[in-house]
Amino acid sequence: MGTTQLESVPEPKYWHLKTVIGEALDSDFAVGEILPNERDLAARFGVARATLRQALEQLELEGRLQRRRGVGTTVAPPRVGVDVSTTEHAWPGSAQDSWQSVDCTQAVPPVAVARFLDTGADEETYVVRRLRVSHGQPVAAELLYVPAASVAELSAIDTPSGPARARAVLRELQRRELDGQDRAVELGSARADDAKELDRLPGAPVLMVTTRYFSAGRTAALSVATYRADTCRLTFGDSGDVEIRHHGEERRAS
Amino acid sequence: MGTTQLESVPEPKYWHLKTVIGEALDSDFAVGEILPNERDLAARFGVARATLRQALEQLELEGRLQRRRGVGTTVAPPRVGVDVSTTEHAWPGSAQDSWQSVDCTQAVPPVAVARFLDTGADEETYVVRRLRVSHGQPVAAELLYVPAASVAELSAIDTPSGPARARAVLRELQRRELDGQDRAVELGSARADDAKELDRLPGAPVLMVTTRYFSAGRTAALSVATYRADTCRLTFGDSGDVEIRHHGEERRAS
DNA sequence: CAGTGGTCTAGACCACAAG
DNA sequence: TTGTGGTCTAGACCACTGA
Repeated sequence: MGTTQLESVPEPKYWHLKTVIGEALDSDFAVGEILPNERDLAARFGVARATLRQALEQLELEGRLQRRRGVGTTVAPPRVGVDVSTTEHAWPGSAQDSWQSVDCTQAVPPVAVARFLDTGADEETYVVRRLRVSHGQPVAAELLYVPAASVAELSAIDTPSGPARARAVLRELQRRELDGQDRAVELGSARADDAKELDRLPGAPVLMVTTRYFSAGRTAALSVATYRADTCRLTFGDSGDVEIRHHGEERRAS
Repeated sequence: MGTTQLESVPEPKYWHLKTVIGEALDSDFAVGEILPNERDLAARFGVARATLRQALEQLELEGRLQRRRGVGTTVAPPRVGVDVSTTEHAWPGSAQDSWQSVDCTQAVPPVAVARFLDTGADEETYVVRRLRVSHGQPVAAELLYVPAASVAELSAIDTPSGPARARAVLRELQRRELDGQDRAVELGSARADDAKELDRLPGAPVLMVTTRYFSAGRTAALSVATYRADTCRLTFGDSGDVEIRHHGEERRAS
């Protein structure tokens, strides 16, 4: 026989599927439109449902699809740019920073957190819970760890619990001098409580932004914020308002 | 009957598995150690292999495991901090920025890229291919789009092809005044060629860092860099050298 | 070669949302 | 109640690595 072997390294079916569906999204579907259900799609492409789902998962990871149990799969809007620039040198909670305080408790932080704060291993800190909303949708959930030493003037007795207490802690923090901050971004999966706040399933991919706030030679606070990776694009600088269209050009309803 | 229903909302098996294995990693395994193979693990936990794999995928996403076909599953080292701070206001390729130029071609960029460059839709640009290595491992692959107008003095005739040409383009770029830059981070999946450079499978999760370089009121260059999401933690500021241990404390060999 | 992870199938049942 | 996506099973074969 001839040795004309065109595809010696066949690409996986789900990878090819992802490409085909991705192109179809660009040409045949409008944002918000509902796709056929997974069983139909699998039958249409002649693959098992699990294989079809592998392709959809990739597209969801890239922010092109949105899947909701009991509802269906829809075409996702472009990712929203969320400004996380560190240039402004401000404490959390300053000047309407688009976060809303939800709660405030006292607890001993995880060891990974305690390592950054100059506290003892079993020392309690304030834990402020905040939520960030953008365009009406929750995009991030944050845990802000504040050692008692950073808000020494705060009296636990006269501050009520809940959001008011959170605001009191932030207000006290803002009275200090902010020497600098420090930011890191990495991929993670949503903890159960974060997932609930973000209207996602536990384990959903998130971008974890860790920020250290320095004051008087110490780490005065540490923020761990989890952003929805499917809907968010983190921006550093002034590009937050620029429209980015990643996949193809125009779209039309079918 | 009594209404004592302890677990009305049972968590998924793979989620529970992930927790159990994650704790075992902290207590019973050392970095680099090889786990039992998937079939053994699945049997040991009494679940199907697919379910076990779902748990391992999550742990790999969080950077705690590394899986290699034909080899096995190993405990991953802590993520390496990679500095991507934008404060230094420098062109790409300046002052040993830990990137190495691989190649340089000319091609019409994707529409999503062309939109940022002030070029025509079908206009060719230089496309510089670079690779970033850290601790001996490739951590990022970059495509740098440079419109011909940004390196006007460059003559295509007297520049050789390959890495030398890439360096020539960068050198020419650095002669211009850099007005500012602009950075965004989002989740993506690795294209086939990027995956190959990063020693990953196509579709692997990556952190996509898009940088715009401004000069003379225009976008003089646009960089799209894909960082391995499993092994990298992007840092903005001076925290790149700080050890971050996210999961548990000490570890011991078993 | 044997052993590993990667892909794929054809089912089943469950949790959830909406009519 | 119906239909959706989410979970799970018990197999099979393939691609790759290293001895």
